[in-house]
Amino acid sequence: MSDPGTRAEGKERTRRAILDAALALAADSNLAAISLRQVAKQVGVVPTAFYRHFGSLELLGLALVDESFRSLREMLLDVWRHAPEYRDFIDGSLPIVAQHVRENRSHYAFIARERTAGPPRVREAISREIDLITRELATDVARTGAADQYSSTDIALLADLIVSFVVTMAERLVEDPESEARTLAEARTQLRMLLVGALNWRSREA
Amino acid sequence: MSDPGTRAEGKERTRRAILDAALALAADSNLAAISLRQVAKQVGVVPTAFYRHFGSLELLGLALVDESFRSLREMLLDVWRHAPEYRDFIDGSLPIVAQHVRENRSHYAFIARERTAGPPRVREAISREIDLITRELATDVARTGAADQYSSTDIALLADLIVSFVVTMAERLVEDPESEARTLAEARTQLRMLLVGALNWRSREA
DNA sequence: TGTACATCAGTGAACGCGCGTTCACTGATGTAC
DNA sequence: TGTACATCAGTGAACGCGCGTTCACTGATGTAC
Repeated sequence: MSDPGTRAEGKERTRRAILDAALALAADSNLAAISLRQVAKQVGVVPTAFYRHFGSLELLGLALVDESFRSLREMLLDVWRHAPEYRDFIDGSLPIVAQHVRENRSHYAFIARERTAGPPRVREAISREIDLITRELATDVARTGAADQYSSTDIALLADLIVSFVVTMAERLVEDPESEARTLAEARTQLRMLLVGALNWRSREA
Repeated sequence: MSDPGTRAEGKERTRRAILDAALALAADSNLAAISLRQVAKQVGVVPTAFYRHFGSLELLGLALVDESFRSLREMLLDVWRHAPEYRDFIDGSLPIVAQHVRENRSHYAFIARERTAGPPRVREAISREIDLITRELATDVARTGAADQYSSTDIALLADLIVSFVVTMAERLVEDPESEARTLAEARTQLRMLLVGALNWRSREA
């Protein structure tokens, strides 16, 4: 349509259309259940054109993991930017998470689904990304000094607990967008329960 | 083989074989990606024989949800039986959960996968079962009196937090059975962090 | 600026294959008498 | 106990369809001169 542009631009546009089509089609079931031909049909190209862009559906899946976590990392930058103080952490962060999930629903839905049900390589790529984020959160928590009574092992476990909880919350926002307000309100209370634990717990008491 | 038994027994045996075959085949990807013909081939019957037992793969999926949660409920009975006291809760329960996951890996793997990636009706059935369990845990927590300072709304949120955490832990045990010991040790510490929060939090302080 | 050639995104025909579902069937098990 | 009939789990052929992948191709875009 409109301006075809250069050959490179045209190719990039088709690539985007393929990624979007796969995201949309997988939303109704999952990556392993969709076909190259369905994707091509949705994009409006002949099936063989797919191979100009991706060697297989699995490689397309890995590209989607990349892309999804790129948008997730933008969200995290937003979170640190808006809520650098420990005391603002919960109320500052949750609405930002909710907004990003709302605006990038298909990416978060993709991660939620393929994290447990994707092809093995896709699952591995996702779990590697989540581990990375957990480790970053751990160093951030350590830096704020809010958990000085913790050993570094236990800071890592706390970070993992928080990330796991936020993953669960994001899954719920994706699954049931209408209940966003309630999900957020409940998550806010639950995160407080959890972090009161963080404040009262001592590494060597267990 | 061996004893064919009555016609009803033979039918039941085939039904079991179909359930087991579907569980095994879905383990490599997921329910939406397997075919009726693959299942029939694995069982050793002709594809059309499938229809004597299930009207569709989706109905088979719902039967697997039933069956998986029946084994999960057995686990919960074990948990309450062995650790009725609040103080024993963590150390009493975690090994039981781990043992059940080990012995019924395919059921837990099925739930973990289809919970987020299954056909809509399967997802709904799973989330209904998990809600039910969460509500049961809430009444149990209320009964022990360990959370007397909580409003009933907040007891429900605490139960949800615990169930979500245990679901995450079970997913990890399923995904990486070799690391069971480490996963358990970490979960033990994290559950303590979380429950110290429960002991120190007051419903109206937030 | 104009021409000749190279590149390469997308085409279209063709392939063999596994899919879900239909249908009429077989023959062992079960039941009524 | 023996016989005649009913049930029904599993069979096997057949159907039209969508699948991934191959291949030789077209024709617009890009480049070298």
